[in-house]
Order: sequence, then structure tokens, then C-alpha cells
Amino acid sequence: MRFSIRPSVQRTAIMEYLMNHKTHPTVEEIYMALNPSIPTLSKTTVYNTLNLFTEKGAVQVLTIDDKNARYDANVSNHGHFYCRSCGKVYDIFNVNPEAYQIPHFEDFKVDTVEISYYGICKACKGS
Amino acid sequence: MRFSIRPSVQRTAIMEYLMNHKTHPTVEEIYMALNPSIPTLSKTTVYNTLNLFTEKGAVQVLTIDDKNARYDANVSNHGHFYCRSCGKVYDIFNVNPEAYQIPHFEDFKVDTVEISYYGICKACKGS
DNA sequence: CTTTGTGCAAATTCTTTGCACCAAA
DNA sequence: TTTGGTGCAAAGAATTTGCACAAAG
Repeated sequence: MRFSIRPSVQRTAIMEYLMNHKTHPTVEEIYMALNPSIPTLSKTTVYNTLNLFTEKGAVQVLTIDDKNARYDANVSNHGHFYCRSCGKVYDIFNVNPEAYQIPHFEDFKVDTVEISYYGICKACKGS
Repeated sequence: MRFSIRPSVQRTAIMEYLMNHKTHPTVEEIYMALNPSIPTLSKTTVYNTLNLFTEKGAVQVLTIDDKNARYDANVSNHGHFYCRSCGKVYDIFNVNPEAYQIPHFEDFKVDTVEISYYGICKACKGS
């Protein structure tokens, strides 16, 4: 693992889960998914690990959902859609790509740009 | 007050506070600011009122700060900068205005676009 | 041995809910 | 006199913290 993070069974499993599930999972979802294969896993460790990954820039936290933090292993420029009905978070690619460029402001040193779309997804619209 | 919201002392005070303080205050900040002039005011009412305003589209909740909901009475198209050091939220106008247009996606019906910038503000940089 | 990681339990913080009382139409 | 608003206390939910034990270098 690059980013100078020492691997462990737990850390590797969490990173692999994030890379294989591009659903922007919550801490709870990651914990529930990995607990069967790592029965000793604690939610504290999931929190610790995701905080570490975030500090090191290995993953991005999305604040799109005010109830839970969502994690994304894709750190490249893309947006997200949050369905107000089912709560799922979807990736949005290739929309206003220039808006993701880090702007240079007089009074603020920007390091991250987050673009979030809110509404209802097709699946929920039908129901 | 338009938006078909019945006025009350509390509601009017909260809306006026938001219109006069464009600092994207938290529930706590609004409560603390108004409590001296309305001693009976409860935090529950601040929550109730802001939820009502949000449902009616009279104010916008910002999810930029994962710790607290921030409220903005300016519902027009603009972005926000969050200082990771002091936690203040600043308005960002006239940057990529086209990115605030509601996009039309095949699978998602979008009603809101939120653009958030994260970093360190000038005041915190110096310290 | 010394540093780092894990995980339990407890604490903290933000927000919502249930319910009784008050105010307005 | 019925509907809607307020506010207290309690509940709920997400996240962090303190600490002891385990693992790794």
C-alpha cells in the first residue's frame, strides 16, 4: 500500500472493500460486510482506519449524506448524486469537469472541491 | 413571509437572524444568539423551525460541515468554502456559475447542486 | 523492549421524538 | 374549540476517547 500506511489484516480488508465496492459505503456497511470474514473486527477499528486513510489522502470522505460519512477510494475528480429517497450515492463523471479544478482565491487556500447533486433516483421515482 | 409559513415570534427572529448573519450559522449559534432576546426559546424550536424552512425551500442546509448542519438564507446559486482550521464557512460567488445549473441525467432527477471547497483560510494560515 | 494497532466500554455530540401546555384562528 | 406551535425531557444515532491487551519491528 502506498501513502506510507502500514498494512494490517483489517486495513487491507477495508481498503480492498472500498476498491471493490464503489457504492460509497458507510462505516456500518463496511463493518457489517467484513465482520463475517474478520470476526474480531471492531467498529472502532473501522473508524480508526478510515480516519487514517483520509488523513493520508488514500480515500475521500463525502459529506453529501448528513446522517453518515461516506467513503470513496476514487480520489480523482468526479461528483456524486445522493438520492433523498433510498439514500444511495452514485458517481457522476464528465459533468463540468473544469469545476473540479482547484481554484485560487485571494483569501482561501483550497485543497478539495466537492460537487454534490441531490434528488430522486430513477428506481425510487417509479415506486 | 412568503413560502406559506405562518409567522411567530420565534420563526421571524430565526429568519431575520439568518438574513442578517450570512455566516452560515449552526443551530447552536442561532440558539445562543437569540436566547437573550427570547429567553423562553428552546433548541427544539430552532430545530423545528429550520427543518420547516428547509422543507418549504426558504433556506438551504449545507452539508459542508460534517459536525453540524449549517443554514443559509441565500438560496441562489453560489458555493461555499469551509476552513478546516477555524470551521468558518464563507460564500463563494462567480466561480464556475454554469456548474450550478441543474443537470438532466438519464437516471437521476436532480433538484439541488451543492459545490463545496475545503482548505485553510487566510486568517488561519498566518497563525 | 518499544512502538503501533486493535477493540471493548464509556463518553460526547448532534438531532429527533413524545408529550403536555400554550396560542392562534 | 380545534388546529398548530413551543419547549422540556428523553431517546436515538454517529463518532470519538480512554485504556488495556496484542502484535509487530
